[in-house]
Amino acid sequence: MKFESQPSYSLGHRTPARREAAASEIGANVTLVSQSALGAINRGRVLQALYDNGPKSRADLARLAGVNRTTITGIVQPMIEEQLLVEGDAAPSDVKGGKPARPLYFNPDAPMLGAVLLLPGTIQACLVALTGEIRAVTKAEFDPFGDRQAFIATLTKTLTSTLSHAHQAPFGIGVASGGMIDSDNGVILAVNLAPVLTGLPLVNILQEHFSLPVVIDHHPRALLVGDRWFGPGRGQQNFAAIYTGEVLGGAFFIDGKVYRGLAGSGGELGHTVVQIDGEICNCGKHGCWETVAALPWLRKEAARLGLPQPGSITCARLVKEAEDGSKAADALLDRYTRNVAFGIVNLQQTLFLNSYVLHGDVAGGGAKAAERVRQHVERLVVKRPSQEISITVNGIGEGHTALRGAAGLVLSSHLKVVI
Amino acid sequence: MKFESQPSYSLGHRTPARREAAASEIGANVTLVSQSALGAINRGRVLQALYDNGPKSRADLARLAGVNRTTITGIVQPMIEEQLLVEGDAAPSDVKGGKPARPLYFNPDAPMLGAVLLLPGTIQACLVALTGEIRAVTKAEFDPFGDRQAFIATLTKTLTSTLSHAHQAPFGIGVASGGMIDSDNGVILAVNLAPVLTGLPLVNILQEHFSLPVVIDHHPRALLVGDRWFGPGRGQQNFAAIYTGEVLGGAFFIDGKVYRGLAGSGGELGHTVVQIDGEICNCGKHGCWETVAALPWLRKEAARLGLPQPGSITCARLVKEAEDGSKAADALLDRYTRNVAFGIVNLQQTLFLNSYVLHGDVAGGGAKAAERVRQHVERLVVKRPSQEISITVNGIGEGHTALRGAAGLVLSSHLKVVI
DNA sequence: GCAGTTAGTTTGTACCTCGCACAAACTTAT
DNA sequence: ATAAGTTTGTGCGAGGTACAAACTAACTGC
Repeated sequence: MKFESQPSYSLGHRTPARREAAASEIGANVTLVSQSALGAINRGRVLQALYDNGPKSRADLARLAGVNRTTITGIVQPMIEEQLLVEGDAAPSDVKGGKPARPLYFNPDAPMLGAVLLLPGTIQACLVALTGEIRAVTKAEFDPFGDRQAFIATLTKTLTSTLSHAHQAPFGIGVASGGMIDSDNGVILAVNLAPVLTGLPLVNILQEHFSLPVVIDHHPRALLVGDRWFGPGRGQQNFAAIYTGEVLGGAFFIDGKVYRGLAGSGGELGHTVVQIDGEICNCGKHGCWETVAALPWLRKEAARLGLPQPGSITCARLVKEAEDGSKAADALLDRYTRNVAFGIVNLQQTLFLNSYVLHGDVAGGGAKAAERVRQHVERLVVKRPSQEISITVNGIGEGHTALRGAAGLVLSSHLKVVI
Repeated sequence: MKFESQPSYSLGHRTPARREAAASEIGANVTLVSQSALGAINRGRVLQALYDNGPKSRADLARLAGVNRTTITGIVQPMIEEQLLVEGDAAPSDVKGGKPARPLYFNPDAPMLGAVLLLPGTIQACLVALTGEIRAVTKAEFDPFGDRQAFIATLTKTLTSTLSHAHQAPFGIGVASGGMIDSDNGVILAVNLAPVLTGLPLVNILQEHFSLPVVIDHHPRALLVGDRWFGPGRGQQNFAAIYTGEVLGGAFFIDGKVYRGLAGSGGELGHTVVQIDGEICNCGKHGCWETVAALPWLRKEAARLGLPQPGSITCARLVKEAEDGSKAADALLDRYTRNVAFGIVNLQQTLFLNSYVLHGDVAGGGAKAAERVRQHVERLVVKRPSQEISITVNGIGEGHTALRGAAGLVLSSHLKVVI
């Protein structure tokens, strides 16, 4: 399946950044900002403001950004003509009177975004509208230890089926995957639990097959973007997404942008050391955070303490059993959330993001579990004056956040807010 | 002492950013970039390129930044007229011939920067030229537990003496201080070892006294800026400065800018946990990195192992004794550098900066100590393909790096590369 | 019906980068 | 010595962007 007609107005990404290429060829570490880049930046920021604040009138946007109303008109008008944005019904005017404002927001019928969530054994694909709406979810399974060609066939088939629901060519495809990802080169470096994915140049494969822009990033980063887009991180400039489950991971939103180290590294929190010479970890080192705050630890402890069905213990069950009066469950929940807290404490001492969104197993324990974690963090951190630490769970639901985040990856790679 | 004539060309900071103020008043989280801001940004980047690469011709700068030569001329000409930059002698032309290039660099006679280093009990002040040269160093002492007015008098007297060596009004004064600093509001929040400084609104005091722009930040951040300016971090886009000594701290240069959390927080690495329920720390928590990698730990272990003069043990001495054949010193050095490595490992797993500059006690151990730390880090980190970790010491010398960094703080607060 | 208020647009201006053309200065080949 | 080729640095006009002032549109309240 090939999409022919690329929308001429690809989300503020008008001209390919040939200057960047030229500059990077000679290894320049400095790039000046050109006028046209300035336009793209400001277009991106206006869209960002719309995501952060919901539908807003031109005048509101101007006030929000501290710029002239005419500037906003200039930025917004072409996007309305391209049918990326739409004017809503006139809002009732203020108490003081005046011409009623016409709120602007994303056109639900604008091209959508393709999203793929790749976890060991399962594929999920869907379309995401610019309004955040999720459509045409398709699921499939694959053998994590199987044949590479078979996997690629399954993936393209699933994605083709999903994309066929779109009326027009999507802006691009975003992929979120477990494991270690090189997002710069679009390659899956390694997934311990799904060797078939190891070394897969997925971006090239999908780009060729669908003739669409494709971006890939690792799972926690997709969760982060999903949180930022329509979740608890909405409008925030600094926060982290933390994933707990069979493994631990994290991703950071720093000063208004997603943190990505070289080749898309960063956030491999599972293997930070919290116990020098502690238990051995999957990675071969000792005392990683993952050895005391992931599900394998929880199962082992549940078994040791004689809790019922330790093999299928989760934070959610632990919260429930503790509420039902089990002292043992309560005690274990306390130790579990404390161990989870240590990783967050170390992150807090390092970056002081002050805001953390939990995903995965601990998030399954809901607000109760999050509050326990928060209390441990508060106790364990060196507080600065008037500093509030917020720890929340994303109520939207794991899969949807990751898929939306995968879609958001495409957006953020196009609205280069970074300069 | 009051300086009257502010240079009209304050390092690319032409107009006060009144828009930012307007936008922040209504709590906007989005700011559009204006034309004049763009000019300031690009001016800043050209200066940055000069710092990173040394004297360069207009044509070289244009190539480095990937822009037109005429653009560089437009940026650079006013700065030459303001005598901020000077044209050097014509360089011999290339093998292929052509008009010889005229390298540009900072005018040694341009206004300088005032710098202050404030550590418990001691004050150091100096002038720093835009070329990095340090002049008119003045030192003084103060009673860490003494009277606040007395301290302020000593500080202003010292600084006045230093500043009197300048021919013209400096661009501003940068202060680096130990302890916890609120750099947004210019207040020293707390210094455990010097209570007289606690709660001191130093920026206001100095600004009023000298009528100059004043910035303050904590010690590791000054080291970072010093490293970046003329040290091992020169030209780098991502690295961290790590300070070890009586306490531990760090600061990060991320994606080409100094990382500062809310109110100048961030980098309080000493109190990240590396040993859950480990030894108790000064901060009241258990198992902080500081409990196993700072000088108190080293002294305690040296005493326990019966090393000579454990009370004055340092990394430098340990390296020397190990070289002289002491097995005990060698073993302790290995444990010490390993413990130091754990903090760096955790930082590496979190941000993947790949490059670390050591300061303080471990830096006193020179390249040998750094190499030991590097080997431990290599062993303890989960490596990504083709990832090199560099750990260096700054050979320029502690005090000078911090002073130069303090001066650099003024520069970087004026060449707002951040958008 | 009119004053007051707010939203959005039109018009002209200022600023910035870019591409082109050109003079200046130097090397190499004849 | 002269000509050709190369590189540096500078005017000049074009194109794009944000801004300010002035205007129209639409609504409220008296």
